[in-house]
Amino acid sequence: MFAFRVLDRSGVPAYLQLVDQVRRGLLLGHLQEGDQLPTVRAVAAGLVINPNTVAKAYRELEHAGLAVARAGQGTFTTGKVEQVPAAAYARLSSRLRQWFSDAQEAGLAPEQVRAMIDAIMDDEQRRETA
Amino acid sequence: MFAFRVLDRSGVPAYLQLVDQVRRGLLLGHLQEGDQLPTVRAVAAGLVINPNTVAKAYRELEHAGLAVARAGQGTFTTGKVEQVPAAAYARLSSRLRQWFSDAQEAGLAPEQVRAMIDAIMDDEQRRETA
Amino acid sequence: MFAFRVLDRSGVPAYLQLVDQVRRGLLLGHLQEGDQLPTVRAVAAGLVINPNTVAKAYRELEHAGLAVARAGQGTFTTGKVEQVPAAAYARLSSRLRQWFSDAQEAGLAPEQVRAMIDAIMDDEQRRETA
Amino acid sequence: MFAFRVLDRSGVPAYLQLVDQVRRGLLLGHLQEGDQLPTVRAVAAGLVINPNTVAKAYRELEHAGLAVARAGQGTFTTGKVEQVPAAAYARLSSRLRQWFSDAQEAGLAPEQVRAMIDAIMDDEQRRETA
DNA sequence: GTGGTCTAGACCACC
DNA sequence: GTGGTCTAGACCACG
Repeated sequence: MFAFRVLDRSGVPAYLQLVDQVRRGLLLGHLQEGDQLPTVRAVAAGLVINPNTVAKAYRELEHAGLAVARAGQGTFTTGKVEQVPAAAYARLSSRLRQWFSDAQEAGLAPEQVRAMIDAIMDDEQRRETA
Repeated sequence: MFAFRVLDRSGVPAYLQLVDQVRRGLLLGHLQEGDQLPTVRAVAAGLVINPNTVAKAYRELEHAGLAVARAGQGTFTTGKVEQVPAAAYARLSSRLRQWFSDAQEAGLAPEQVRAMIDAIMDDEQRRETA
Repeated sequence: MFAFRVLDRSGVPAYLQLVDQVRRGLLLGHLQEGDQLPTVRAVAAGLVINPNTVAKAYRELEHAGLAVARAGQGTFTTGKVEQVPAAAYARLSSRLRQWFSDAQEAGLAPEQVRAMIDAIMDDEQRRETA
Repeated sequence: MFAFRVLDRSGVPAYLQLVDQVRRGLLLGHLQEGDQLPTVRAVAAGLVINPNTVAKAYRELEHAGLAVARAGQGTFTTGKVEQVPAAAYARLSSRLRQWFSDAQEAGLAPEQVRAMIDAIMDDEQRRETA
């Protein structure tokens, strides 16, 4: 099935984290069109959060056209997302993992790694906007 | 000086974004001990947000020991953060930028790039936790 | 300002009734772009329903692009709706009211009036679909 | 026979839509006392909904005294409803259809037509209540 | 004061 | 069993 996580630290609302994880799963091909998402109750129990929070995330996915809920049956993804081509994904993913392990070997703390990533993504985003 | 940004979409509270940006600046050496942060008013005007929000961010920074406010003078950083060594930073940064431009050349949308990064950071974090 | 109602009988969820009333207000020109909607708390107090229910309606309006919420300020409409031209509105509205009063004079109970309306709207909708 | 419809968008529970359609048929004389309703299975198959849902609607109709189920034979209406007199019905119905076609000619979208109807019915109901 | 998030728990509609 | 609606009430972010 599909495994969710919720990180309490980040300041990002839990329901948005769930939404992002599904969107990411679709973008990267880990989720395919028509796949069933875990039931609201299952996610709530697994992450020890309130079912309403999960339901809110699923509703948000419906609004975004990424999932449909069918009462009595469950919630299912719809593949309205352009997936990363598998070849590019494999290649880039492997290089990125390499980068991470190099950073770790260089003695960077996770916090420092994250800072570098964030800084560069910020730059990239500024470039797009400009 | 130091330039702040606030992204409305992300779900991260504005004041936390400001805090993170200062922390990141310190971690990466873009901010040095004793540097002056822009005034509350200047940030508020520049980002079109409420001065209270900026003030809250600066208060958090003080609380975290990353900055001190001197009445009538402004807010100044304190270097209580382990900076990434310049050499490692330069090397890793350049490789990461290379990775980004390759991803872009491979035709990945910004959204897809972000998804890959997030997915892999998620994995790394799981690894640490485990 | 703008006045909401909630009809308990209809079986339509309260939050959807609120959404429909705003949409209708925009369609008919009773609400203009940029008008402030009553605050969540005001609506909740006025209709004696839970603030969360009102918030849900307002969020739905945001998803539909019909309103935007600004924390600390309120919720405001956006005019992304094609309004009925005032002239046509006036003419048709008056004739329809005439029809209603004729139906009433003919001795039709409200329930019967509603049945006729529903039946004919059903027919129209079938015609569109076909 | 009698044809049911279910509109998924409206927010009205499917089983209530079925109940209302029978009630309306009786009010307008489209259904006469003793007429047989389509079998649960036929309705379920035709509308692609669960037979339980149809059964629930028929149960409600029995409860409201509008139909009776005869084991092994089917469900039949009972005429316990005050029908709209045929003359008034014909006259009002034709005028209302005229109004609809005028609205359409005036360029109103179905959504706008519905908005006008709803707004005026709302007003009427307020008047009754007042 | 505004809207937003989350919890806890009840009840309903649908399969 | 599934998802959906609503309530009550706490706490947070923003102006």
